[in-house]
Amino acid sequence: MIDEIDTQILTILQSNARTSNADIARDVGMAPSAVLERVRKLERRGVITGYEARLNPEAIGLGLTAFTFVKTEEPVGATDTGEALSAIPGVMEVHYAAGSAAYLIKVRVSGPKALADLLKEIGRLPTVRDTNSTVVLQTVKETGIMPISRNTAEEA
Amino acid sequence: MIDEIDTQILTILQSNARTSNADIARDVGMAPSAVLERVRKLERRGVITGYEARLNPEAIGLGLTAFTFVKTEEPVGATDTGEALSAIPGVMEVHYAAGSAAYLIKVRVSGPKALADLLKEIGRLPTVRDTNSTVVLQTVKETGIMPISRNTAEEA
DNA sequence: CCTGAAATTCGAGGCTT
DNA sequence: AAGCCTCGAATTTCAGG
Repeated sequence: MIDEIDTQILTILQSNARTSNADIARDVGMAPSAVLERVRKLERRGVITGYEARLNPEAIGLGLTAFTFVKTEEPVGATDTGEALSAIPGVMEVHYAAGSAAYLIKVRVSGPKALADLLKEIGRLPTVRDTNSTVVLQTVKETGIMPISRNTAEEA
Repeated sequence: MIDEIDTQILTILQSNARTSNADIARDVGMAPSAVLERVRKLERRGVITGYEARLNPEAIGLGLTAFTFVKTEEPVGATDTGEALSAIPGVMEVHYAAGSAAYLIKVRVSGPKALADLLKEIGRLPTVRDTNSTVVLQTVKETGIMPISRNTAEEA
């Protein structure tokens, strides 16, 4: 169960994972150690799965983002292709999609040349039939911060 | 410029944004304060754009992920539709896509009913012509952690 | 969930290049 | 000037109540 205070803590940590316990404690009206205890519990329960520093992709030479549908001919339930795609550097997300028996992947690369190389690499996977890419021209919003609505959350 | 030590620091902070400076210092062979100084500089230069706690979407009642192409009929260069989409709760990413004058958005909702509601809301935007959604059945990989290759990085 | 002690943070100031 | 180090007060975090 996620109560009102957990919700506040999660909201704060989503927008700044390095917020001090003292600051959180002030906002929620508790002692810092109690906040820490709740955070640890949320981690153990798998509600918080990690803390990531978010980087500016362009600053590290990854100026091109693309989404690619990868159509496969593997038996349903097989995950080999998904694992193989996940292992390729620059592949940020791999989702198995309803509908067209395909994976939808999000990739970040340095530019068009690198994207071509990556697509060629994917095309060499034995189970891959073809790919269909959408190149991103401009990213308006990109966040991992999720809206938290208390009532929809898990039961014990 | 991002040197070898910055690369190490960024790699560590990407996989765990709450790693203590003392721990990082041990790994890179420097004093904690020097690590802190480098981190602050990376923040000021915009290489590190933030720190996010990553949550398990299912734990907060967001069990359904989908990607939706939103076809618009707004003039090129306009960003109104993108802003409107960004403001909708559950919309995590909004990218303007090459090719079909469309936005590609990533959404998280509680289930099919919520997705239908969200698509209806999008359909009501005056500039939106139609939408085309791909529902995610299974997510194999989902990370914001980017591979860092020193040589491709920015110059001064 | 709160008190108290050990570890850590992060500023100021000094040293080396 | 730039970068790293040492030191010390404030904070984090762990143990115990």
